[in-house]
Amino acid sequence: MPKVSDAHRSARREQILDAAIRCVGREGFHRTTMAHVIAESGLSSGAVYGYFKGKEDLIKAIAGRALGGFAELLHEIAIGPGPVTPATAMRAMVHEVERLGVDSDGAFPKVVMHAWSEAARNQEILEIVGANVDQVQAAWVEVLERADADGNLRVPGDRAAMARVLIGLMPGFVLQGLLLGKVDATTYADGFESLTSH
Amino acid sequence: MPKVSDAHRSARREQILDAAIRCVGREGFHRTTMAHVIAESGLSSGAVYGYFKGKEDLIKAIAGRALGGFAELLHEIAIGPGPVTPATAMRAMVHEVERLGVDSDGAFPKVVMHAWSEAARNQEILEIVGANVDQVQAAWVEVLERADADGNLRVPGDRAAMARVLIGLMPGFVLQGLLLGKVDATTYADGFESLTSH
Amino acid sequence: MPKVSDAHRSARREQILDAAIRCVGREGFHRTTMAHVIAESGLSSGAVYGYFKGKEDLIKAIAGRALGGFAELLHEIAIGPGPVTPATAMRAMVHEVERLGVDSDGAFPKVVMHAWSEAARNQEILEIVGANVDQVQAAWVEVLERADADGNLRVPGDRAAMARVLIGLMPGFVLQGLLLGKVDATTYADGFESLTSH
Amino acid sequence: MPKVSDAHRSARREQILDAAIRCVGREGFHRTTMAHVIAESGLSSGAVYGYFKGKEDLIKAIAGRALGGFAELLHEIAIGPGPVTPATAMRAMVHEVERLGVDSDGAFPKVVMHAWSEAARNQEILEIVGANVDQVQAAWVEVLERADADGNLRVPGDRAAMARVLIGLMPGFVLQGLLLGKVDATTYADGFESLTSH
DNA sequence: CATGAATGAGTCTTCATTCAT
DNA sequence: TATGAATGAAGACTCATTCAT
Repeated sequence: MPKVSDAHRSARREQILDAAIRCVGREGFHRTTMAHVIAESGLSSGAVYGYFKGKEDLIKAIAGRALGGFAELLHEIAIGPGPVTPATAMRAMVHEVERLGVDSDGAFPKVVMHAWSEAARNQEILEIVGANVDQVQAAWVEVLERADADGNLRVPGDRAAMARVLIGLMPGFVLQGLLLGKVDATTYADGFESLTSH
Repeated sequence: MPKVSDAHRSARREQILDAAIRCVGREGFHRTTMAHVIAESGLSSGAVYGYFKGKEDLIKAIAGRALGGFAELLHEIAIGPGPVTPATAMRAMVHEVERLGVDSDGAFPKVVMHAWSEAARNQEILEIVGANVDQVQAAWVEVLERADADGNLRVPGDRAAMARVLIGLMPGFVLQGLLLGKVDATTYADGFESLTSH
Repeated sequence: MPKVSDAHRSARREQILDAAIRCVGREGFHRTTMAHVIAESGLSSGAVYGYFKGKEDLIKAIAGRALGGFAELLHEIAIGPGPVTPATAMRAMVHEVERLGVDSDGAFPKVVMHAWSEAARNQEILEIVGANVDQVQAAWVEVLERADADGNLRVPGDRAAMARVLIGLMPGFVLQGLLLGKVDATTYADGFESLTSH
Repeated sequence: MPKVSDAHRSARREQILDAAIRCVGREGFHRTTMAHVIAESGLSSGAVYGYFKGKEDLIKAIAGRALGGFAELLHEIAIGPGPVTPATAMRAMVHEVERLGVDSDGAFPKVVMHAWSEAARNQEILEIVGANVDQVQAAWVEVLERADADGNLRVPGDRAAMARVLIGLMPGFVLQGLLLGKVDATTYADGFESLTSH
């Protein structure tokens, strides 16, 4: 089947990536074998290696995909309609993350957690995670400035530092809410609102 | 009545566990091989297997040890001297965590992150992490009640939910601060104080 | 009657064979992959398989081509002008072989050596090499008879056995001279002349 | 089975090496799989990898072992009893090589040929082969000087260059005699004697 | 008890060849 | 005919665990 379109190549890549994400959601990066991904994707080993140079390459692609969601999500909130406060943004965020988790049958938050963990020992993943955190921070700064413009952020303080803390709530939510089932989006958002209420 | 004293057994276990934590800090649970741990501990494989049933058992012990630090730390803050507010407690926490990271040559936060990640695919680690999160939450509730008693928490809201959010800040700090080097304890604490200032 | 002319087919075969020889010169028969040959030839895999039944077939063609050079070379010397002695013939031979090596960017002697080695485990290559050695022997006998006729071979002895020894010098020259760089054509020829001088 | 003696380790290494040589004699370096060597040695894969770092390491050891024979052999001839001439030395050499081939069930000459071929694409083998050729050349120079001392080498000429040619006869004998069965030791020695007779 | 050599199932990856387009 | 994506059977190597000494 030669001379396939770019769309076909792209679809195949997604097919493999989706399969790999399901596998990693179940078993983590290291316990996911290429054989698992191959079986889950429905392709042959040769085919998978035609789209990804190796397991390392696949892992990087998975990490990029899983983390990409956060920054996008937050940016949409930042430029969205209605009055914005840190609390409303956080509420929207955790609900979106919760939805992503449900939609992916629980794979999404697990893959994200694995990516963060992998960053602790893999330089290339570290860079992907670091770049992502910077993007999310920038998006949070946008949100804070928008809140300020809406007249909803009368507290002083360095917006960048505040953004760091706001980013920091996401790992905690993913851990408690999505992995451990100890908290849901509404409770988390309520708790945040209480803490930051004036 | 074993031939060697309990103290001796216990010291050996610690020796192995320390070695294993250094290894896991470098390579994560899955890339750490028993051979690494054996070499790092200076013992023989037979000896290590005499103290831990297998790798799984060792991993559980490492996770328990690494996570134990958090609850202990927070509890001490909760019952400590001086006026307590969420912000002062958080400040003390992140500084203590930062110190733990430095003291362990960076291993501590990495091992913690690996434990959280492992919880996503390993039921037994999930239980350890879950129990730990519950303990930390209880400690945060203690802190909140202490703050209330000190007259420093005039906001209403469910203390348990607030505690969930406060726990949630730790994974974010570990990720950004200790793994990525994107924030330090003081900045993080300042950001938190700004967000929660009245 | 094929759709493309025989000349075209033949040119394509040569194109592939040349590419394959460059590859084998670099990596040997077994480390040369069909993908290497395909890339080096500038054709598609389907095309290459249209001209050669498979790798085995290609290897046989390469071996035949590389070894063919020797017999041709020696025959030309045997029927050439001027007085012929074993020493002059040998001198001409090693110089010609040296030139072939340089012209092929070093590929020729390496491919020859790989063919000899392959003969040790591949019956079909063994037959090709055996036939080639017989041809070269015959050519050396021609040379010896010519030398005798020229009055330059006053030693007695079985010409066939002498030819076997003379053939035997070629592998040694290829090994030392062209692969290892330990001897050049002139030195080798001088050494031979010294050994056989009367 | 811990704490084994050096002799045991050494014996195990030889056991593996012997097995590997038989395999390489049959299939060459590249078609010999580690599984073949493992099966032939009667050990487990883990055991084999405990004695050799990998296939590359094993190949180097095989090459060293197979080639080592030549230099030793020739040196013994050089310092041996009785009158020495290039022809007697050559006769002794080819007979010894023939015997080695028979004793190893034909593996020895094949392995040697594979080592020479491998030198064309493998830098490390090239160095082993190069060092070996230098040793053999030195031994041939010894032989020539001994012959001179015995009054059996009245021809002038650079001894080193002559030695290069004499080394050069070995690859040819191995190829024709042992691989192709086209010549035996006596015929080859006779041919050499005729060529160099005065 | 301690040792560390040995085991062997399990991983990642390659590559000759085919065949739908 | 020509193309090159897809196949899948090997192959090299690792590593948790055991057990003879």
